[in-house]
Amino acid sequence: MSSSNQNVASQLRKLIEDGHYPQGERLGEEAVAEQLGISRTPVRLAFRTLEQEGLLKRAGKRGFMVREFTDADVHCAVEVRGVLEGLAARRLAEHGVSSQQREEFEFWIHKGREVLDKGYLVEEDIQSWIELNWHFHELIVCSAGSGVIADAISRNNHLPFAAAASIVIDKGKLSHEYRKLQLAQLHHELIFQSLVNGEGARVEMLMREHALIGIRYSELL
Amino acid sequence: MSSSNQNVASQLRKLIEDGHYPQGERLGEEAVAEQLGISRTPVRLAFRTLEQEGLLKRAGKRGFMVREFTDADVHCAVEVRGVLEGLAARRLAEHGVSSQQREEFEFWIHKGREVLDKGYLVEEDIQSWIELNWHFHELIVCSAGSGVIADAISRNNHLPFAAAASIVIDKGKLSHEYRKLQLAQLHHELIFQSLVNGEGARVEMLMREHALIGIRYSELL
DNA sequence: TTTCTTTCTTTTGGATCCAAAGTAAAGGCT
DNA sequence: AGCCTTTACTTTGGATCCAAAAGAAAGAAA
Repeated sequence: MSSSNQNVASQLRKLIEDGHYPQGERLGEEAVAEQLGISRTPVRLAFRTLEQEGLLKRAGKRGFMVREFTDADVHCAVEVRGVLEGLAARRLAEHGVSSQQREEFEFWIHKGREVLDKGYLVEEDIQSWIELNWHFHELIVCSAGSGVIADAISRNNHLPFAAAASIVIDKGKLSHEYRKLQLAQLHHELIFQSLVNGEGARVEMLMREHALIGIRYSELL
Repeated sequence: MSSSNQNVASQLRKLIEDGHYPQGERLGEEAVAEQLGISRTPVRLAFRTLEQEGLLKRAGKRGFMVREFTDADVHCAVEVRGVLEGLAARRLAEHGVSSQQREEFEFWIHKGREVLDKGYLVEEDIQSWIELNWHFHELIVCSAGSGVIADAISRNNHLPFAAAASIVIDKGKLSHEYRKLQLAQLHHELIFQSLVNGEGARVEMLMREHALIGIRYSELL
């Protein structure tokens, strides 16, 4: 069971997200090390990384505990992503979209149409959407002209419920999710329009609203 | 020379900010450990922390290097703080300001008036302003009802040029800086007004503009 | 002379050990 | 019996050691 340093952080992240360690539980270095079959050293390194990511927090004088998240935290994390992606989009609009970026946008928008054009969703579509959605957002963030915004978003996305991929929740009610993705696709296309038109204020507002799909639209669609 | 784990990160942060290690320079664990008079272990831990903070980045397959920042990075870091503090302020406005928070705001605004009322700046005023300014911003961020926003801002503030404290730059031209702080004070008071009036949109806009004082107002004031 | 390969050096990752700090527990005192 | 003190145990922080990987340098072949 080889585990390079970053891999340990990933494993721990997954264990926490999967609820293997309940929120608020205290994590001992020794215990975690034993569970992963490694020594304490890489665990200690991973703890520092996870602490910065906000998944762990210091438990008093000694050790770490799994951070507890309130509903307000979830809402805020989504809003944080909204304002940051909004900032990235506005900068891109103000700076201008290159022809290559334009093509990439069109490619991922086309992919989105492909998923939705048949009028309903199947299981595989969810993974397709997650991927194209990720690429679309990544394209905006990476085109903002500075890694600082990308970093801030990336750090925020370490909170599992904050990432853009968390749009699709309920795999049971696919017909219900279809309308959600339909709206998300509409957002994508509006955002693309605004970007190429250089409408900074509008694209920022659209991005911010787009981020809220996961938490404020569920009961309405 | 005792150096607890977090202290090592602080020391390294300071060394980097002071330009002791030039941007782009590769940092060896052994070398840094020797300079700080400690062993490699705490240095390795600190590197992971600094990496997450964005001050270090991985140098290829092996080791870390001091991250290089462009002008765009500086600008973005300030804008990131602006949108995040703006989000925090809007949430506070929408949620309502408690009477205790109101008193604290009034206290720090009063402190600001004290600094500026005599009509000019002296050396000591700078430190006073940095402190009251910090408290004012901290009050907004911590009142947003979720640690997630505070964390995001805190992480961004690890970039030295991004922190709100970086408003005062030139200690030589104090008369020049006076007008800047005068405007900042005006912002603070407008922000306070909007907050207590529940004007979410306005206070968000004000906070965002307020963040830009450090980079967009210098040549105009 | 250039390039590919092999060897050697440097540096990092992981494991283990020791000391120090924290916490829990036991015992003594009021 | 309750509380304080002292003791024992647990857990973390730092140092050192070893192995593996990356990089550099040297040597051989074309």
